[in-house]
Amino acid sequence: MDEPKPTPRTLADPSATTAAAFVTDAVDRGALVTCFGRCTVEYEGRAASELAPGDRHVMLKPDGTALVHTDEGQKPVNWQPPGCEHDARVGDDALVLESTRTSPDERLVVSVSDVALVAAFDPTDDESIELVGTEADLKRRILADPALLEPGFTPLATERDTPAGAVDIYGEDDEGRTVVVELKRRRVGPDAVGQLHRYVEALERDLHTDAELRGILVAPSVTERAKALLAEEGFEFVPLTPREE
Amino acid sequence: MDEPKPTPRTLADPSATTAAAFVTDAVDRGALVTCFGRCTVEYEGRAASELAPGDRHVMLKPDGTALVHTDEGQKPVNWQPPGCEHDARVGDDALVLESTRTSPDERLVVSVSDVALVAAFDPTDDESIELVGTEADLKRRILADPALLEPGFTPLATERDTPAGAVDIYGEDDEGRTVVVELKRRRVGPDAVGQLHRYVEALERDLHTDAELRGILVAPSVTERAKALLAEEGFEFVPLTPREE
DNA sequence: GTTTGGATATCGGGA
DNA sequence: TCCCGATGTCCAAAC
Repeated sequence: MDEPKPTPRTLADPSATTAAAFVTDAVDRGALVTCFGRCTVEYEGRAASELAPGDRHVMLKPDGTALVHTDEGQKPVNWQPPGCEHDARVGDDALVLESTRTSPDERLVVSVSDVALVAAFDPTDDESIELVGTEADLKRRILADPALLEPGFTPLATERDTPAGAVDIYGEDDEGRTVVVELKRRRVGPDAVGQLHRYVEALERDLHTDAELRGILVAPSVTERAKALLAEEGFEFVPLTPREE
Repeated sequence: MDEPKPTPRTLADPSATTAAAFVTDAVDRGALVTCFGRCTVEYEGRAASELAPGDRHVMLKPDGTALVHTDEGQKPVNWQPPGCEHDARVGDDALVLESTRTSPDERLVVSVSDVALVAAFDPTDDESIELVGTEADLKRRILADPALLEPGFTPLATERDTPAGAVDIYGEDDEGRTVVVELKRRRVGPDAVGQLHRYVEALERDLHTDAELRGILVAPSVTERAKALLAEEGFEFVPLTPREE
């Protein structure tokens, strides 16, 4: 036998009844279901929303995820996170797709008045993605070559805990002064300076030290406002990217 | 004539050559294209990633968005934001879907070795979504009834600009003291306290005032760590949700 | 379970 | 365009 192939099943322009039976069966089988057609969408939960009729693409995943996509944008216009229960039925001459969950109580209802296509797939995907260029990579770069931060820098700990949260890298400069390092994989704004500020303050209290700690922000670049805040707080900036140039 | 219906076209188990021609034509027409099958995915841009063969669902939108979904999770495993150019071709006996953009330079390549189904839709969707329960709703609640914050509170401005960013609500209490209000639509952690801290500091400098400003965080609830930080900084907390209970 | 902070975050508004 | 903060953020790791 050949290597197993995904087995799609599709229905074009089905009636609401036919489509509901098809989707119910597919969801029960643990298939990934897609549906395209004219529909309205209601959501009620952490927030609430309504969407007037339009052509959209609906995806129901076997893990309980529901996604409603329009022809624009990267984010679904409505969705439901993993862990929901999917249900398909006929209501008011339309195919009604409902995904619900508890804690928090949330409900997504898609009412498809004109079903253009429904399709069901049985996907198998055991592979996991390998991603590089993250903040973890930036940390590894510095730990592998601490001089990238500055000559004489010695890392003492990573993820050192403080009352304000964990410090990315904690170490010492060549004169024995304590250094708090905050890492960001991309250009930083004022929020990152606030974060560094919290850590330095917390660590100064934690260490009962009179000596002032050095705070260093490491990122590819920094906005003007963040640069001004850094200067005000007496912090430093070291330009560095997560990946070797 | 009937009201226009979405016009799907599909191909089940096509050859790579047939599928490439189909997708090229559909993309040129401005259609929304989906493809399900066994594929590998490469991404290179802000970060970089590789994904070994598995069954996935690919969506190409007419606005240049590309999404690759597995059977799990709400987020696509790989994607490309709006504004990309889609291209379909045959390479190495596979259907190759490539979405690229510049500034930043990014490239997503999906190589589908077994195409189970390709489908094309011509969606029309002029409707926009109505969402309630946002931070803007929380602001409207307080401005409509300032006593919700505290008796005697008088809002003076919203989005008041400071060197550290815009303050959500800026006002005065019943004793004439300046009040800085930061709003959050949901339970808040330490980051929100840091944000409030930045605004209060910036405004104190901006106003050249000796009097201490009051900082108030408004949210449905607050974490323990954030509560401790609030106390340390001398800030206050007012529990309030974006929607009436 | 909650909390915390990263993310190829995405998205919209404003300058 | 960049900058900035909200998001039904999502998500995983730590606790």
